[in-house]
Amino acid sequence: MSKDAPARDAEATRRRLLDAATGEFAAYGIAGARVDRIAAEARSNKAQIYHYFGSKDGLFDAVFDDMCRQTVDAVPIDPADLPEYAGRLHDSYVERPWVQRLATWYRLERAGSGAVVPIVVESTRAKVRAVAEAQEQGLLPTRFSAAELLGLVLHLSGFWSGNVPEYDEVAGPASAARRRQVVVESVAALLS
Amino acid sequence: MSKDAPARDAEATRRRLLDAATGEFAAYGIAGARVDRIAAEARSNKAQIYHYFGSKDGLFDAVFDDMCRQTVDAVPIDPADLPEYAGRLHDSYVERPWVQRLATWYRLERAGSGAVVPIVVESTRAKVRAVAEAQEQGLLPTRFSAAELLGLVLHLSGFWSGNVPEYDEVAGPASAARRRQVVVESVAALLS
DNA sequence: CGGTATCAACTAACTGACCAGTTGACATGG
DNA sequence: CCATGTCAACTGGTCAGTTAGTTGATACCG
Repeated sequence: MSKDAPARDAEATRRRLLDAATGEFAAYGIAGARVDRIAAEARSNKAQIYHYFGSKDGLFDAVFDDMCRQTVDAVPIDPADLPEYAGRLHDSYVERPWVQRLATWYRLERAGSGAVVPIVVESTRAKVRAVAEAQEQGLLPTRFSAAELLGLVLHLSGFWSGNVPEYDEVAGPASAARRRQVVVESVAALLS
Repeated sequence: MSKDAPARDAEATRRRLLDAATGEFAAYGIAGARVDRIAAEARSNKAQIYHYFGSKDGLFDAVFDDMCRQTVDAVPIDPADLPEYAGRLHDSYVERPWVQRLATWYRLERAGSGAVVPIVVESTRAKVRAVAEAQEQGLLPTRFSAAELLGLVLHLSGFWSGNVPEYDEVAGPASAARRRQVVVESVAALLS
């Protein structure tokens, strides 16, 4: 049993810190996150954070990279059925709402740093290639370039995650099924 | 000449503070913005900020409200030509990039406060009405509700303002004209 | 096997910088 | 001379990052 739950388990502590930090950064962003809250939430201690991750920024990088790894392959692309692909992406955003928030904080607070996450670049490149091949086979229209088409699909998938409260106020509540349908149908319309 | 440039002009000072704060909040968000930087940039000082706006949050509210007033009527909706409307919205985002950033910070950092900006709600309501009327006249498809359609158009208008750096890296540079065309054509496709 | 040396994991308390917000004195125009 | 606009200096609290020390598991030795 010693392997299952050692009283002092570095890997488990690291994991708890990462999970707590994910919630904190998703909620408050980099500038708004509090290192003390993360340590408390993880039932650990600030010094551990600096031991494992070096700095607050280093912790965010680790959180973001971790999230990317979990996300990148979670929803494999299906170039032959982009509407359904968008629907599944939408589902994944509903299921894991912090993903979109982290990505948005990243874009706002890390813009211009020039640093990119290689795993995301690589996976995006692969998806563009897949779309380009489908275009060559006549499965997809060529009115948009492969990169443009992929970008539009990804953007539309996040339609319901990126609205200001004022819009929700006016639009009123929509059922989960209807929201998904809007995403699927709008992508389908793009491909006409 | 006393009216043109009085040595002590409360209104002008207020304006400088508002403009400086707009840049600061757009760049760093609410938590990241520094009141001292705003005061320095406005060639004023902190006490003025607290005199005119009460608090940092009050200053953000004033900035956001000010931006909304300037934006809401800047691009009037044309329900008979939504693609071109989206194109003009896109143009306005290119011209005034801080608008999208402020809106995003607002969404992330003020979510759940329940407070909404009345002027935005009202203008959105009017736009939904305009779209609904155009649908009744058969000018627009009814596959999406008026609110959904408006939401999709607004969302697509911001396509090029909301991408993570990794996407730009993969997609490579696109000309300003092409970017606009993608927005216009994607909205046109929605209406087919 | 019992004692102990060693090291990684862990912790509480501290520090120094920074920052939102305040104060009270001074300037200037009417 | 007073209303109002302006400002430098101050304050109290907060927060990222550090330090010095404790705990517990394991390896090593007599």
